[in-house]
Order: sequence, then C-alpha cells, then structure tokens
Amino acid sequence: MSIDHDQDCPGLLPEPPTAELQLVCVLHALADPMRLRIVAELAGAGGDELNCLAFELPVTKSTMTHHFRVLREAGLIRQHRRGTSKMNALRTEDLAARFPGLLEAVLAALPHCPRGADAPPPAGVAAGC
Amino acid sequence: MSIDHDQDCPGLLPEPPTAELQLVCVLHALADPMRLRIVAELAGAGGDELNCLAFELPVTKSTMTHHFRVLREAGLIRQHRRGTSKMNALRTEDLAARFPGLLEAVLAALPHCPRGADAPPPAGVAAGC
DNA sequence: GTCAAACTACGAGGTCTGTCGTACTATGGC
DNA sequence: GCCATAGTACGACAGACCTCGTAGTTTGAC
Repeated sequence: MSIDHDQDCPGLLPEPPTAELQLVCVLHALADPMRLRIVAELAGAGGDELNCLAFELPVTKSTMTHHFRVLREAGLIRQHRRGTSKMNALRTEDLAARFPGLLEAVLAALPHCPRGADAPPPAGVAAGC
Repeated sequence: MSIDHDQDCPGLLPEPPTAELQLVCVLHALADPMRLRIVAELAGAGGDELNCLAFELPVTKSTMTHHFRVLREAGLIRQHRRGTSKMNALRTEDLAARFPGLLEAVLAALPHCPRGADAPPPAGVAAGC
C-alpha cells in the first residue's frame, strides 16, 4: 500500500491514490462496527466534513485515531487539518470510480440509516457475529 | 449469530437464515484474499456447486475447512454433503435479497475475473495491504 | 509566554485470526 | 471387513487487531 504525498493541498494527510485502492483493504476497513458507524455518519452528513470528536464514539481518543487512520489508509476517507481539528470526509467519488456500486450497497445495507447526521445510532451499527 | 437447523434437506449444513445475515459478518468474511478467491471461483462457476478440493487453494485441508466454515457461518455460501465430498454454492439470491447490489459490486471489483472457473488466478486475488 | 483543545505516538494488554500438523470421523468401493 | 477418499476436530503457534493509558505535538486564543 503506497501512500502518496504529492498532493499540494496544505494539511491534507497522505492517502492512497484512487487507482491503488485495494478491495481487500476496503472490505477489511468496513468489517468493523465502529468504522462502519463512522462511514455511516459521514455518509449521513451528505458530503460535509466532520471532525473526529463529532462522532461521539464510545472509545478513547487514541482508539478513535486508530480507526480513522485505518479508514484513511484504506482510502475510504480523506483527512485534513483545520486548526486544532482534523476534518474527515468520505471519498465517495474515488470509491465509486474504483469500485462502482460498492459503497452504495454497503450504505443501503446499514440498519437505521435515516439520512441524517443528527440521529446517532443507539449503541452500535451491529453487535457483531 | 443464530444458525438454524430446521432445514429438512438431508446433508445440508447449518447456516444463518437470510433475514439474520449481518453486514459486518459478511464484510469480514469477504475481507480475506483466500475467501475472496473462493467466492470469485464460485461466482465464476455460474451457480454450479463445487467441492472443496476443486479450488486448489495453496493451504492445507484444515485451513480450507476453516475458511469454508467462516463463509458458511457468515451466510455467503451453502454447503451440503454428497458422498464423501461437500458441495459448495454461493447464496446469491439470499445475499441479493438481504444486501442488494453488494455481492455484485464486490465481484465486479475483483481483478482478473474472466467469468470462467477454469482460469485459476495466478497467486491470489489480492496480495494484501 | 501560557494555556487549553484536539489529536498523535508509543507501548502494553488481551483477544482474534490464519495457518499448520496430527488424529479422527464419515462415506463409498472392493 | 478393509481401505482410500474427503473432510473435521483439536491443539499449537505467530502475527495482526482492538483497546487503553500516558506522554507528546500542534494550533489557536488570551
């Protein structure tokens, strides 16, 4: 997995280019209830950027950092700094270009997805197997 | 994850009913190169059933058993005994009913998928991250 | 300069996963 | 009954993963 640094947008964190997105990595990144919840909330935000604390995840900040990094290194989200915050956005178009229909199918399969960022899921996206 | 035993088809191994398929479990089952390869070959077989040894995976039999069980318990494949063999088939319709478009998107995203079971991938579906 | 906020780095822990080898259980053919 | 075939059960191991706590960095406000 190569991470390109040649984006000249200031504050943008390194991420894999669209052509190098790996299906196994994307599926692995999505195969976790916490990360699926992050992706769902980002999708529910309708393209808006959210900072890490906006998700109110039931884990510590360092665990949050871990999950956001997994998502970014898999190519699912884009992150850039703004002040002391880090803003997150779904790479919807890149994913649609590389894996057409995949993100849409995953989002459609999510339970309780009311298309709004102000309706946090009660406990978690899925309780696990 | 509940496994139902109330199928009266003889030799059918227990599997989760369609309504109880979990997105996280399905994604986790797909997030492995070996299992993705199994799913790809089953899809390439066009609905035909294949026994476990037909896949010629570069792992031992016990590892193969492990991967087939993960796929079956996630609801991706259906298994039933025939003589000394165990036949495997993709649960295409069940998956399409529960997660519309998901399996199609994953299969479309697979590299080297020539729509034929007689063209085994050279080394693996994906080398990993 | 000082402080708080937001995030990261690092290490540690416990758990899960993928793989193997060996022993074992059907099943079917002779 | 005996044997080969196909697959399972079980234990073991290394490595990856998820989580946490603590310490550190960066940024902006005062």
